[in-house]
Amino acid sequence: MDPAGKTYEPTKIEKKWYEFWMQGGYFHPAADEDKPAFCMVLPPPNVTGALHMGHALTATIQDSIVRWRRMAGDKTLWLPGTDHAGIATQVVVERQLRKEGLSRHDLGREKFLERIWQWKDQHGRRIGEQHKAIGASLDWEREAFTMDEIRSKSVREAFVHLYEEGLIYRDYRLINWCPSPSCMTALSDLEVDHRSVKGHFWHIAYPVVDSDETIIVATTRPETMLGDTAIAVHPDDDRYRHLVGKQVHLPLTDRTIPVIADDILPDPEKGTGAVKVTPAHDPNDFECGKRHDLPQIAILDEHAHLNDAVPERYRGLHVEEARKLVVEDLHAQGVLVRVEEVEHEVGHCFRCGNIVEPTLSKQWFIAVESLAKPAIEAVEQGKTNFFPSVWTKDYLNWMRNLRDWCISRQLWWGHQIPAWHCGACGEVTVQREDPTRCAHCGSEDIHRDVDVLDTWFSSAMWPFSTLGWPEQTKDLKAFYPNSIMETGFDIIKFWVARMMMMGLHFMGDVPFRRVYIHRMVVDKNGEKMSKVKGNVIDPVIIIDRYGADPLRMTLATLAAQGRNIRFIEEKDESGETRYPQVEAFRRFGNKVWQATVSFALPLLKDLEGIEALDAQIEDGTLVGLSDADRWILSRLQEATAAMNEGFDSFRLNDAAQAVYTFFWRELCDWYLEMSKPVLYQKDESDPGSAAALATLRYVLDQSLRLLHPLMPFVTEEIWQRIPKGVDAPSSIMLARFPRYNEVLRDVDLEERMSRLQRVIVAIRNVRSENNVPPGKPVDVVLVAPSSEMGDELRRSESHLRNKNLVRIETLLFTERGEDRPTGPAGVGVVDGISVFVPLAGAVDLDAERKRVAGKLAKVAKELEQVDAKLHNEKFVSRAPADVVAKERVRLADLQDEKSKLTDHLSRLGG
RNA sequence: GGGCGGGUAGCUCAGUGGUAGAGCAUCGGCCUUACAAGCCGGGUGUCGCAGGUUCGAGUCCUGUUCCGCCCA
Repeated sequence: MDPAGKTYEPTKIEKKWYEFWMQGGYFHPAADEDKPAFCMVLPPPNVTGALHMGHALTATIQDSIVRWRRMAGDKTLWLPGTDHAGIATQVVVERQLRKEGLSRHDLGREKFLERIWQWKDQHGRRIGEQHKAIGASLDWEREAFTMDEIRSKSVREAFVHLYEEGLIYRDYRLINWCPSPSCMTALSDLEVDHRSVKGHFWHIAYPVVDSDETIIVATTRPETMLGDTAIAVHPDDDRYRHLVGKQVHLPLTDRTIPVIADDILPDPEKGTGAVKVTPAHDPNDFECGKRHDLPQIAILDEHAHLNDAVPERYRGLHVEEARKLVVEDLHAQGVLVRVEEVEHEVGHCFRCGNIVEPTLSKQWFIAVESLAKPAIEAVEQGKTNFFPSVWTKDYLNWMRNLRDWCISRQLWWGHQIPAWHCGACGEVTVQREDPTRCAHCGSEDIHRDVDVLDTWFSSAMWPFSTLGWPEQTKDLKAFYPNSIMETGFDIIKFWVARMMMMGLHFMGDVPFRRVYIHRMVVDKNGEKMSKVKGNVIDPVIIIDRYGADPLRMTLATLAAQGRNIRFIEEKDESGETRYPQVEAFRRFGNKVWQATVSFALPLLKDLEGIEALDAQIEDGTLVGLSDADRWILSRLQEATAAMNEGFDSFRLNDAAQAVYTFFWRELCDWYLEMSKPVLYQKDESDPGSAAALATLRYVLDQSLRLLHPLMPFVTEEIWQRIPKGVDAPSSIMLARFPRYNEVLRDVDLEERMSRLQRVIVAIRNVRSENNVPPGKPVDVVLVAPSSEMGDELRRSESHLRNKNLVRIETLLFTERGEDRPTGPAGVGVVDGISVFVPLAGAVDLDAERKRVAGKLAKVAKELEQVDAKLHNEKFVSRAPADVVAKERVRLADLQDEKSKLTDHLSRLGG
């Protein structure tokens, strides 16, 4: 770093501190410490992925809250980990293999898994490094992976347990099948993305057997007619009542199918009111088929090619090709009566984007009903609360309409299902230890189920598997339930809901007390960031350029409870990419740096007896405090309260705003400038000087602590440099987070100081509007409306004479209106105080008249409104007394200001 | 089709029935020895639209429009 410490260079100071924190073991709480526990587990990212802006937001929010709790004195655990991400990871490695001209089948399961582990070991560290760059205070000693030994044991235990309870079963039913070569697996309902696509409604006439009539049905998937096993009409539909029970010819085949009456599937209001029923390829048809005991004719193989159940002409065709041919043939036969263009929703695989085929298949399921019930009740009863609460409804709505969860995947990468099928008796053996023989018939002819579990099965246990479950570890006792689950809304169903079910089932208590749902990071057009769109912003690029601290502040500021965060990337004239939102906070970092390192440090370096001084400040006994000192200490209390409140209520934007405004707008803009004379004087015998130095040190120390959860690096760097008491901890992250101190709050003083500041601003305003050069002193006459107010102003004389605040030549305090300057002057009014700035010769009369007239117009308009309000009988009688009283005061103030401005204006010749 | 969120300054966003705010941008003035990544000062609004409730609505209610998301 620049030894002079002149500029703030985040990239130079950030690196070393993370290492320092790790060395100190500050992220690693002991489970048996006697303190309140605070625990959050990091929603595990995909192990071989890279962090994007959404992760950066997650890390920022979580780390800020965690650092806050840690400083507040909790036994704080933030537990990192990664997810093996079954499909995603397997697909990536298979793609690698393909480049070598190999498939996973060429390698075989064992070798293939070796390759994936290699891949994981190579790429699995990236996320950790990114988290470190962001400053995430994660306990790496407790890092978990969904497929490590402990977590594998958790998964095995959970599976066997649920199986023994009859909550896991294997059945032949309609599931979502992704036929793309990269997936070829079943998916849960959640893993299907419904996207709107342009397609057609083909209206097909099915001839009724032994009749001239036809029944017309419409479909977006005409090829599935080859698997039709009925036509359904509504029982109350008069158009078709006479046909129920009859048979129709299924075009293109030699089959006939019945017309059935079903009161759920067909909607008489829609289309023709008659629908084709394909139980093996549509979830609604499947249900209908079960109601009527219809045959299920599966017509697709696992690659989505038509199988032998269809007429020879169509066999082997891919579903898309089959559709074309079927449409052609229907047309040729004259049964295609109409084609309509429509937009309709089609299920796509959430990983590969291929069209998902609802397919009959034998898979493992979890019966969710009994698991969902307590998870619903827990939220209804407020055992777990969502923030913002709007997500409660989403959660409940989804939980109340759950279908059984298909948990088997036809992949190799994952937890292989611990079930052994017997070749002799056909029974299944499921147990905690690998069996050598069938538990039913004793045969040794058993083979393990080849499928693996849905990745989300292991994520569902994350809040307790990370703590060592099923072992009853100290961690589990200390940190379950977790305090908070913090994540994005897109993950409520994948994680939160399932964690609730598993947590309640296995631990008998909710997995976390509060669920904070943050916003989604989108680009400047409000679009979701995705690799496909190419609008992804890598947080590390921002960190390399601006530092992690400014990025964190940016994200925290935008993290309020809304829906999206627009992260702006733009190009300036020179074509350089800029991130204006982040730049604002880099400037803030510099401000903090300058105020402390460059300005305050040299003044504070000889300060002694800090512990005693701090103690005296905190209990209000320090002698020699000036109004300015007491004012900044009072303002610090409000900032402190706002930050604690902001963190506690997940309003990080409020917290960030509070510390930003306090530090820059109050501490730097006013306090430092007010204190410069006494600070520069450095007279050790002057209690005022000593008190100012002590206050400065104290306030900076406290401010850095307030800021630390949001900007950990720069605050640590600076905090290490400022003089501290001998009992100070080794890192700011161990320092006590400030608490609101009533003793230091002085609301009256704040009001007086605010008045003084507004008087000063009024003077500056007149100067600026009249183009008085900043260096040139002016004369000022302050006419107070009362002797009290006059005395108040006189007591502030030193500030009015402080050239850092405003340059004044001669200053006259008076309560007598006739003392006002006779010549041309700029004017302002503050709380009844008339502020005159005589500007002999220099005053631009026209400009000043215009300015005062403008002000007067504004005041007059406001006065009119207030007056009207107070003349409104209903307002006076119905509004709360304090509101009316406030308006009365305001009326008087405005009247006073109006008369003064009118008077001034007339003296200006206006 | 059902549900949800949003529309506030040029931009990104706060806003808790009682005087509409911040940052950025912009305009004017300053190389005032912590900071030009800065300082001082200024302007900036049919709070999407139309009704309603209320003494009083950006805020609550109804309708409507546009944008986005989720579910079927």
